[in-house]
Amino acid sequence: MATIRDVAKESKVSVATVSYVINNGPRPVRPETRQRVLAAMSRLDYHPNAMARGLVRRRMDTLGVLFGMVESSVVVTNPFAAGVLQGIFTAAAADGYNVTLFTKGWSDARLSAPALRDRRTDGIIAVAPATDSDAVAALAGMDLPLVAISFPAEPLGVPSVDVDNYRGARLAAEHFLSLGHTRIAHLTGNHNLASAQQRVEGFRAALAAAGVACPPEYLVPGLYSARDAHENARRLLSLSRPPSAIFAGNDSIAVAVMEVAHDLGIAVPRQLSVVGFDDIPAARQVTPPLTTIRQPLTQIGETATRLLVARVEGRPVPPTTHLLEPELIVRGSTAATAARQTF
Amino acid sequence: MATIRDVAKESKVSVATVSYVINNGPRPVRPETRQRVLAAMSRLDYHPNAMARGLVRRRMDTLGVLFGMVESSVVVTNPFAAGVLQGIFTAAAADGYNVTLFTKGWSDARLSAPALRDRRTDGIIAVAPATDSDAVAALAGMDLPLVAISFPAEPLGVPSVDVDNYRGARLAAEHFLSLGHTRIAHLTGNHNLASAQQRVEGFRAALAAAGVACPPEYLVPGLYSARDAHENARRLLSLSRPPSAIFAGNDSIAVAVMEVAHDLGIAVPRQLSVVGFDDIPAARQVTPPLTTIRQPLTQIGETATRLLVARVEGRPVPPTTHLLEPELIVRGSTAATAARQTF
DNA sequence: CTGAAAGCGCTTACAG
DNA sequence: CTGAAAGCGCTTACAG
Repeated sequence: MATIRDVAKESKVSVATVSYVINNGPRPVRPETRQRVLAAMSRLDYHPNAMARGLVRRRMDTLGVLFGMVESSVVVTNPFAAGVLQGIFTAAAADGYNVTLFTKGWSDARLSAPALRDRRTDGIIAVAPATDSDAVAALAGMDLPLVAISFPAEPLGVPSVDVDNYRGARLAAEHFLSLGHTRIAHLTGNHNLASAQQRVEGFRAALAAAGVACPPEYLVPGLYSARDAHENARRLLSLSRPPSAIFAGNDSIAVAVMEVAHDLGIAVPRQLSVVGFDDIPAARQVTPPLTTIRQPLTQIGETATRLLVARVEGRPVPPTTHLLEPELIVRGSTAATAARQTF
Repeated sequence: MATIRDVAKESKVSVATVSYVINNGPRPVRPETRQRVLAAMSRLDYHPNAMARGLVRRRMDTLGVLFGMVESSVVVTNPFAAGVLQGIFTAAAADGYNVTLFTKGWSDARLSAPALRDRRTDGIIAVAPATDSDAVAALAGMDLPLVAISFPAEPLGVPSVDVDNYRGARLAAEHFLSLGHTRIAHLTGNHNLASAQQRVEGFRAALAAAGVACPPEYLVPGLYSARDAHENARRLLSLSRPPSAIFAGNDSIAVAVMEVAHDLGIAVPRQLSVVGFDDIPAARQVTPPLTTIRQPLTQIGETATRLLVARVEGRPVPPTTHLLEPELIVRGSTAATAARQTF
């Protein structure tokens, strides 16, 4: 492979001059000289080495993504990660950055930090780290541009982006309330994810504000994956006094609930109302179509990327939390309790 | 930031020795010396610079992914890319590689090649490049490990991985045939994607082998996205002699077909049988659940990654095409033609 | 078991 | 407008 030195020799100029034509500046180059260099470059099939360049520039024009998800088998296929990653991809493309997916996963600061701060990326987006992980705290202590998604990073001096989970949960609960429901349950997501915690809080706050009780058996701890949701849903719906409405931690859980309801001969929405969270593509394809809280996943990814790029490029970025608005999408899986008496 | 030189000074050894403890060899280091160096490293909060390392090692332990999809807004959210990327991610993680997503997209060799061969990645996986793109041909001409997914790269001396699209299409057509259908249409995917071309061929071959005619209006050119599928499906089903069975180029198209059928009051599968391709999660959630040809997306990504890693690590990799088996998944969207007379 | 030094391929002051 | 040279932070022969 030809190097800049070969090109310099071939075109009879200094390597400095070659460098300045490669980078189109900052120093002016005489047109004829430029042409001669360009010709030599293509003649030698020369391509600059990004490592050498990065070493001196201290920039790789690359953004790193660290996924917080435990299960590596669905880091990119789960709808949340895919949507966020899409947003990161789009925004990074717009700003001329590539994106590197860290495959290692965070274990602890001593083991994981070195690979993340080795300058191969100009900054890092941490996607939904667990609240009991020290990833963001450790990374924040380093001189590395960092933005968190769906993690309370403000106390650590790190900017972050998320949907307003608290508000989204309230929206869901208030929708049930407005339909006359009072036996409202919540199947939560992973207890060590900020989004799940905030949805629980919003849910409880809405019920409390309405003076509606939430017995412990109606608040079912679970995971965001559909897998264990089936079992939880089955137990919940088999209660002697089952709920008439279920707020699922996300759409995958909601779909699982609807499947279990179907198995149990419980009609949705006639006998059971269900609300999900996310508005994944499947939400509108299930029967009945799922009422859900939409969150702007790609926009979250885009916003985080823009913040990170700003920091990388030296623009000031305050360590604030950017909360995007959730939206209640009413479809067919919810109905007024009155309907039950009607039939 | 501390450099290897600082650590050497601090621990009173040469930089060579520091390097050998960082890399655990290949030269032996006296235990006490090692301890001293390790201590200095943590005292100075030293972390090796990947650029400097990559510059001399000519390795970045990173795999590059180049997406062939035209629409950058769904490069990662479309089920095909997401599944493949998941496989790449998993396999790369297993082999200790990170993965870099090239955001730029291929335009032409002169413009695009430099960014891809600048040594920031040790090799590249080209995911479903268009058949009318010179990406693989150009990349193949460079001294860069390369593997293609869903692209006929063998003639270019490049290994590739794909599902057996031809066979998958035959499976679909033969399923219809076995159910007694003779008016069978095909809504194709993008004409400049190998998968779509091969599915058309397999489809035609199966009909021809059965002596079933395929009039031109039953072979509808389209795109893999659901967007234009609606219009195509509507036109197809409004034909004076509409098909009784439709093989959709992929599941997104199939779902669109079912939606149009529903709008038109055509019962699936009683009046119209539908088969998709991919077996995306939504396939089992639509009503009726979709009969489809499953392709092992993550396995395709994994296989491609293993081939690439082998080449990167110097193991010989013949430029063969690896065809994975498709599988017919029979669900509720297909039925025997006889059923139509029965009701 | 260890050091001194060359070199990876660039960018960018410094000097003209 | 251009060159000669230092330096980015590592790895790895070469020499002991």
